[in-house]
Amino acid sequence: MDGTTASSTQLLRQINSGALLRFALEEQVFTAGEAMGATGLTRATVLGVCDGLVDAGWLEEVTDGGEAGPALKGRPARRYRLREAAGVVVGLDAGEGHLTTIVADLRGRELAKRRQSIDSHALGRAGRVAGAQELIRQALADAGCDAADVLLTVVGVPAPVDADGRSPGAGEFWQLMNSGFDQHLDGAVTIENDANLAAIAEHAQEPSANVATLLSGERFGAGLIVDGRLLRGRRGGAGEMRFLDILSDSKLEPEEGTSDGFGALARKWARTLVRSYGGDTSLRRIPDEDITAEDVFQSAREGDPLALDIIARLGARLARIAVVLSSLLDIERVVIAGGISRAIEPVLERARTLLPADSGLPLPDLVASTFGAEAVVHGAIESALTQFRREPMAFLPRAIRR
Amino acid sequence: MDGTTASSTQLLRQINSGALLRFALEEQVFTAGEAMGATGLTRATVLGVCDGLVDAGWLEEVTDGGEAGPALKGRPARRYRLREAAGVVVGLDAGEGHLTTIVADLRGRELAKRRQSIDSHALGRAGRVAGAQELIRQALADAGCDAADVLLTVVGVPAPVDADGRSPGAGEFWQLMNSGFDQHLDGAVTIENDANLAAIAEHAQEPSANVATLLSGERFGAGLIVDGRLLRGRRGGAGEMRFLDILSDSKLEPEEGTSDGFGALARKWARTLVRSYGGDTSLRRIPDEDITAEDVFQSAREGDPLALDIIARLGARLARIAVVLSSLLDIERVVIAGGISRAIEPVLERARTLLPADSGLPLPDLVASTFGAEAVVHGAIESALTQFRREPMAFLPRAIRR
DNA sequence: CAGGTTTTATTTGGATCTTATATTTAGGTC
DNA sequence: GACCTAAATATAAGATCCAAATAAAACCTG
Repeated sequence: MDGTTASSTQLLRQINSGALLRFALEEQVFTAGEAMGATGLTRATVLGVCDGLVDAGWLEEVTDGGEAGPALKGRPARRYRLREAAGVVVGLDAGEGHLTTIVADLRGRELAKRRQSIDSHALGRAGRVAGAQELIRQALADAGCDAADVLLTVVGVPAPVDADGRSPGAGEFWQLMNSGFDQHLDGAVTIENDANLAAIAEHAQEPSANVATLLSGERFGAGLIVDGRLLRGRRGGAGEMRFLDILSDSKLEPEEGTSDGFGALARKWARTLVRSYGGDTSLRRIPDEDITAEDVFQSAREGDPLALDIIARLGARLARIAVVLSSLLDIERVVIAGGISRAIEPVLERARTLLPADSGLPLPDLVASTFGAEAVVHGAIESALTQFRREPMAFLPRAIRR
Repeated sequence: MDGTTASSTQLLRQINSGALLRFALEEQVFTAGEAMGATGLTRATVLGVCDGLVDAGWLEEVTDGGEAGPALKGRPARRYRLREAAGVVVGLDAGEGHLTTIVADLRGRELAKRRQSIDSHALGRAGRVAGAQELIRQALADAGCDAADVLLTVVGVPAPVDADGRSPGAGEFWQLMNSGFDQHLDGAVTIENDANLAAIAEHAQEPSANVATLLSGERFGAGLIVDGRLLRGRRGGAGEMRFLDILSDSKLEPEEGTSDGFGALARKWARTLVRSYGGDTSLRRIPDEDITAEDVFQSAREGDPLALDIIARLGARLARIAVVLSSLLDIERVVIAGGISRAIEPVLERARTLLPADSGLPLPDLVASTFGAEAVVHGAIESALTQFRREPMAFLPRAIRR
């Protein structure tokens, strides 16, 4: 049962154990009979597999008479349930300016959450890793467990990430963000692009085989799910949006600022336009260099014409993105995620009016994420759970404490 | 061994049989010892599985002493090989103006090929199906086999195709092209978009996990392979290129002619521009309505300025496509397929000069397909082989003739 | 040509696992 | 308490795989 070189005879047991464990993840308590229905195996086999899973530490038998079902006749069934102490998963959003971590049990229930601001550029790679280690340690303590309980950790970083967890060597920034967490966190560690994790979170909440999730606060990144699968690209570059400015200006050279998210754009445009704008605008009361995206959205809510103009520009930009994604990838739904998602509704409304209604083909829904700033870390948890569910037997449960 | 409801104990045998059969597909003849190395099973097990496969009709034992290897000592090994008579696969390119079919053995060797022009609009759906049936019948006869030998048939149609083989109901044209072949062809039938099949063909010839294949003669379609997998989209719409004209004109309404391929564009642009063009051009010697794409490419080879201008426009269009695909999907290679691929090199050269050299990120290679007009039908064969290789035991070999 | 060597096929026994059938068990019901 | 029920157990049988021993078929050697 060492997992690495399972002889061919043990393969079947592995498969059956995995199927049963997946079933256990969906049920609170279950009997052999229920598992028979779910797995198609015989009672004898199910009980044998359950015994093995109890021995391994994945399941525990429920002994307290407790609440047996309503109409129970016959010999009472043995009941099993997932052993809560088998382990937990950890999700970490390792952003540029903050760290957020969630510890969750194997069913995805949140056990603890911690958030902390950081200055990545002052800390450097090692400092980011150390900060994450400490934050996770605290969250694990909050949840009443420790590092040995962690079966796997998923980390989201604001950089393209290839299938091996590495970022392209070109960008200094990317190397700083993808700080080498995999060597220093607990359990199996997976590094993933933050927008991709946000996409996974949205996909889990509202399953739809073709969704694009735009993580669009300060920087711009998109997580693309097509045919139910996340797109990555060889260097992890799938979901980059550089083409936007390239195409619209009818030239092929990328521009500066092309990776700015809606938040950054709102701020920059406001600071630039507030000078040349002819009419009256409440934004002028704020010193140029202090205008934030939030100011713009707030002014727009109050009907300020310049702010509304900026909203309209953002809406046009979003509409262009939506049309390209819908046309090229048959995307059905575009989700705006990240902290900005709470204020983005006016931009969505504007964009919807710009989508061509008569093109014959269905248009994508434009919606705001309900996760707020926590989309990435929730996606990390979801990604961890998905990995675990796919191959639960690839992990080892925390040994039974005596 | 009926395959449908294999009891759990038989699952392992299924798996091992499949692995062994896959191995047999790659070897001409093989011994148990070789199969042991490939599958990791014991000699006794391998021989047992081989016996089963011989009984089922997948393998046959090689008995003629023949050419045993060079230095052979010891007891001669029993040798097996794939039973050629077990079956064939059929690929069909069901285009708008022609049908092309290839019959291939399970190793992918071409046994017969037939091509025929058709008038789809005169024939209608039923006529297209009947034409395909007859053409395949002839090709099967050429190959010395009949309908009962066909394990599966893959059909490429110029329409979006969803995972169930259906095309969106909106377009009359699409319904005509996707003519309902699945009910009337032999073996298991898969319907697929033609550009997707071309992409599969290119992917098989030059494996690269991220390729876009543009099937770009009369109509425009792209097959996208990202992370080694074909993108489809819920309605099969992945790979549509409507966004091109939408974006470049800074408006969101699609235009007429936006689905034209390079061939159609060359012809249309030539017919329009030949009138307004100021200079001298050899295209003017041809009556407007008779100019073909081939005339344009021919004139360009002779240095005609108008033709060269059209080539440059096509090159710019291709460069824009390449930049978008590279940026959004991390595509590494863009292949131009279809009949036009033989003449497309000047356009590729032009496009390469337009790609931004200093964008920091790698740029996609632009290459012409080597399949010419047969990319789709070769992709159909390749797709059939891939399906077969994935789950060979899901098919039944043609019974042994007595 | 007898015997040795080498390589493989075949046989045999043991272990594991699934299935099917029969038996036992723990409760409820009349 | 007799009876019923549904589930757990026990038992037997079949299938599969592996490991080791045995047998066979070719070649090589002297």
